[in-house]
Amino acid sequence: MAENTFRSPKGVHDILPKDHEYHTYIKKVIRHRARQAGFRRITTPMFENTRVFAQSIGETSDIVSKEMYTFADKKGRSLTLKPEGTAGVVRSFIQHGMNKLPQPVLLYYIEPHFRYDRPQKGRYRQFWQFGFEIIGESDPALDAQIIQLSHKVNEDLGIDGILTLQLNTIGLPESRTEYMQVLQDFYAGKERSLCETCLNRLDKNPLRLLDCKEEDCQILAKLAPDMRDYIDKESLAYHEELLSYLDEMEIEYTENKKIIRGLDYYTKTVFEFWDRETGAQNAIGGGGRYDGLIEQMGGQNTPAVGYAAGIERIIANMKREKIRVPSKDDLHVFVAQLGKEAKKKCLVLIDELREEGIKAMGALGKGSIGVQLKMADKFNVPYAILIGLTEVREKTAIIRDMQKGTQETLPINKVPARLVKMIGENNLDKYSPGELLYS
RNA sequence: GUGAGUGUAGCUCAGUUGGUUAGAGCAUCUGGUUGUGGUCCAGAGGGUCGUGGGUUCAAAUCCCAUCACUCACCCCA
Repeated sequence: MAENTFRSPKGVHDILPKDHEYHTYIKKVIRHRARQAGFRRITTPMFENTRVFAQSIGETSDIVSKEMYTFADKKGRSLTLKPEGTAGVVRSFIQHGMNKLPQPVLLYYIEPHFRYDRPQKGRYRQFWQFGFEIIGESDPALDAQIIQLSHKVNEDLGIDGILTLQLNTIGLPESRTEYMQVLQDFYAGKERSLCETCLNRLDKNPLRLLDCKEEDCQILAKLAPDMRDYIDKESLAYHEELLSYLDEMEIEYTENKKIIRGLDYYTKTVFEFWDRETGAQNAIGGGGRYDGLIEQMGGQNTPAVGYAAGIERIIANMKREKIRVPSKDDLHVFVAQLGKEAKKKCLVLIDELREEGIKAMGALGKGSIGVQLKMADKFNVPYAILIGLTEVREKTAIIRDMQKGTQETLPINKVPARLVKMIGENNLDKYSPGELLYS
């Protein structure tokens, strides 16, 4: 690529038509499952005041401390491209007084998100994420429902079999604070055995030390006091209840005490879906309960639970498992014509075909029948329509079966109905705008 | 942010110890065939070898820098 040509910026990519088949399909599954469960779609702005994220996700989190696209607008306001979905949804919940709606409020979103991170497979600076949030009620059954819904989506997309559900409880913030103190006390005097990053983390986020991959740190982590011994009784009971619901629904899970999540707002339940083979490196989604967040952001004390997953990662997994999605983009028919009069007839005919839900394309430029049929072949259509001088004169058209190579001539006004029959009602791309309601 | 690997046509890749005008397959376009596609045949277009600099009589090839991609760490979607 020469110097004077443009390339997309580092870490972002075009979604080309082929990949859109995946995106379209996945979004369809999400919308379908969300609607079935009573969720309603919400779209929050692509950027928020920086404080929305800084306050909710936590100043010391990786996201806020080094991965945000933050910029000043012309009036010097600090704005940030959204790095995750929950903070914006919560801001919107508070701003629009959704606590006055019947509780709980069930919301879902499908949107691009932005993080300044070193690109890798399944890790981009702009990525599509979808999420579900249940706000306004606290009950293990709701956590179970969020997990069930996520699980259902994975199932529909054919990747459920390659994922494991990793589950943990991190308790209420107070008990976590106590445990963090216990951890700091435990590590006091052992600093020499810790790696550099852990030394930095010890002060602000000691929970992370348990997760470190360095050998020496791991040895220490194994000796460290168990978080479960310090978690409040209420959270432990809550967790047990959740487990019993998951058992009832026959959803498999792995209890993983190392799951603590990188966002500060979680309480009690946290979970991630991991790739069975590559583990945490390839988490396709995760979530948990965030009972304190709404109040912390200036709303009333409101419990909530949510889940979010990355669409590009799901696609990567689907491709690895050789899962394909049906293409809705394939054309049904190609209309070839010869001569100016035929072209007129074709323009009208193509419109009629499309009204019937037949995906039709014509070579309305010049070209011999041969060239046009070649195009029809390239576009891989099952049928072609041929209209030449003779057909115009006789008010007919030829329908050609591209696979068999057979043809039939029939009156041009009978063509749409005939094609509908050949293609099959179920395969049509019907669009019915006649659904508008007027009051 | 740290470490490693890779950059040659739209795609997949050859290109020897540095040596004339940088190649192949696929794809694209044209013609053989101005009323019938797929196969076949003939031909064409498309590259300042990622970019910039250096070494050399001579660089796709060696050196340095830079950018991008990939992988690992980190973290997560």
